[in-house]
Amino acid sequence: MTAPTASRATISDVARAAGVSPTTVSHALNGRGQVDARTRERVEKAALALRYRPNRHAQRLRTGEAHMIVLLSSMPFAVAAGSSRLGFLMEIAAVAATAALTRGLALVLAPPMESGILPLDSLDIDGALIVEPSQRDVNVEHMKRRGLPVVLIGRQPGPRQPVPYVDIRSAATAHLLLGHLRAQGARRIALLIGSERRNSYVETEEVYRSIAVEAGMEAIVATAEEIAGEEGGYASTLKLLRLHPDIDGMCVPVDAFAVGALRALDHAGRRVPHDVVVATRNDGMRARTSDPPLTAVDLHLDCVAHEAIELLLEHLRGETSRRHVEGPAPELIPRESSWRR
Amino acid sequence: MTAPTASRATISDVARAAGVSPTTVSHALNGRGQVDARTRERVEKAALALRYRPNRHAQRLRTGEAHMIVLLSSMPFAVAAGSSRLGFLMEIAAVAATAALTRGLALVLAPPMESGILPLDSLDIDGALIVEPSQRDVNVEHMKRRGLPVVLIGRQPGPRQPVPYVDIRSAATAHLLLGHLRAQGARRIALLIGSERRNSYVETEEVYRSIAVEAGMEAIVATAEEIAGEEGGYASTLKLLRLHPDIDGMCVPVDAFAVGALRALDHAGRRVPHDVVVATRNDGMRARTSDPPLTAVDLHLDCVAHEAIELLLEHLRGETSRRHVEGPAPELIPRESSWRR
DNA sequence: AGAGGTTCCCAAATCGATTTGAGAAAGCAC
DNA sequence: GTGCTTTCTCAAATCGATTTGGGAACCTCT
Repeated sequence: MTAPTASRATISDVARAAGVSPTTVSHALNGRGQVDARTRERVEKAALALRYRPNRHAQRLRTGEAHMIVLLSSMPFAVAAGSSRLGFLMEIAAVAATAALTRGLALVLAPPMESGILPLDSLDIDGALIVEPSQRDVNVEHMKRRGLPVVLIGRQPGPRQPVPYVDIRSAATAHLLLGHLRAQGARRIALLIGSERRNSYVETEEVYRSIAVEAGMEAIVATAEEIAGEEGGYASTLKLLRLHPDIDGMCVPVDAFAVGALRALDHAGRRVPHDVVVATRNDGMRARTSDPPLTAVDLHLDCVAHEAIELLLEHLRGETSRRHVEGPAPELIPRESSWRR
Repeated sequence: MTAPTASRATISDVARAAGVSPTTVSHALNGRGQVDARTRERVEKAALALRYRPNRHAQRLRTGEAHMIVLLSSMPFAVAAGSSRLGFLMEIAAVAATAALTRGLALVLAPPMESGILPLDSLDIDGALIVEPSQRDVNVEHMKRRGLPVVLIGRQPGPRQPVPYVDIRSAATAHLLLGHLRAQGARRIALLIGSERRNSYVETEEVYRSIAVEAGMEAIVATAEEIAGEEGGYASTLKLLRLHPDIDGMCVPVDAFAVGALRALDHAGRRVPHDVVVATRNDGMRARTSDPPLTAVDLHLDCVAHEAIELLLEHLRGETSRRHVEGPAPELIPRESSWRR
């Protein structure tokens, strides 16, 4: 006689009901060891009748696995948080959560938090996914200290480091954007990036400078603070236009900056795309619905998220041979902000 | 001598190092029982030296708490999922995750999944947050069966039911929107809602019909399938314009539908807001960046998410007195789609 | 000095699963 | 019948914490 709903059936209850030992129940239900087919059936029937669901805490205490990973963003709170501003992170979150769940992993969301460091210690996780970490990322450090496997989405800037990552191919993206702007006839293209040290900025700037040299174009690189968001892009662009009134193209990887740049260009009387062509990176809601719509790049974040989960799973299993994954090829989405004809 | 990194220090290791029993370590570190100040200090020092972090699985096996909740969306995959379409859910997710984390709860994200039911069983959670459930929501049923506390964001349609919820005040929102449209001079306002049975639709339609009667206005209610997204709003609006060419206002709570409606109006040669004023509900990225920008309502989802977490926490603690929370007052954000002046 | 309280600490039980090591039963070859 | 596998089952140990129920030492008051 077990309590009806008060407390769940345990493995011992099932064992008693089936007239076997807990060991046999465990073996029968998990397909381990040798169990007579008829016995197995009896156990399964008893488990079903008692609505037996194994206690995950007990299982995990024994096995040491948490079946849980965390998705961390390294962007400062002011940039990434707030309604509607989470685009990038949240696109990854949605897909990664789904991918993880189908593989029996729960994904815990850890958005950037105001107070700074979040209570990561109290999280019992098997590993972490970290989005676009900066050079000496606190979250990466934390996970390393705990000895937990980490997979980065977007590599960490700095010297060759050992943290596995899925490449979001910032160099290829930069080539796409700059090639496109030049193909549209732009001859004096400025670059506007964030002032923080993220790999996507670094790679983009490298590509930009090499193309500038190659094409005999003056390199004009402006920066804005991520924390300033659209306003930052706006202000930087105004300043840029004062210093270089004759630019005819802008490559602005951060979509928030790009929207600010559009406003600044409009304010300065430059028509987009007629006088200045503009392109940004992430093809999110912002790029698609700005005025005019921004030429952007589809980073295939859903695919990236899948690959990241896959890679993390490998490392969780102890297969550490793959240190990084190429990531899907970025794809240009031309829109009015750079359509000249 | 403990292994350096191979395996973590346990409470017994700390006890040995501090020359006390595991019981005392537990008491000292958790502030339970009576422990001499000097002993406590010794224990704390030992714990620090050994980098002791309690094994969460063991703790949870003992206490039975998971310190984990899940955020479930009941919207069908095709509507809610996919890049950039997760606005509503994700705004809540970000805030709820943060609020939960600061209170020692991890929030697991369970976005709508293609294959239908997700492996909820294997999730060890203390409770669930469910966003805008439909009348007989599978997720709600599941949680009830498991006997887990649930808090809804947006009440469940149907007769007075016992599931606790945070009201997102759809009636008040409807009054705001319709009152505003009428104040802008609209005299023949159509309502376009989803064809599914969600409380927000039901309440909005009720308010709409009562206002229509009151104002001696013909009630024109069109529906679209959530699954059809923007296209659904577009198609429904075209049909609506054929049947009622003389409408001069549209109330379209679902932002995706509203964007489709704008396209349809433009296509049919109606100028917005000159010929037809339009307003939608959620003031997300879509409303703000559509052309023209849509008058919308700030639902204060961050506040809603906070309240939902708060309410769920109460129920987790066993304080079940509060069955529902009013939710913040919605606030009209007038934009060009309804500015006639 | 003895009764009655505090204060401080600990041994052992407990949570519910998995895993180990071993024993009983059955089958088979000689 | 004896020896040797193979098949099936189980008792007990284990994971690492918390909690229970005392026990020892030390005060305080008569």
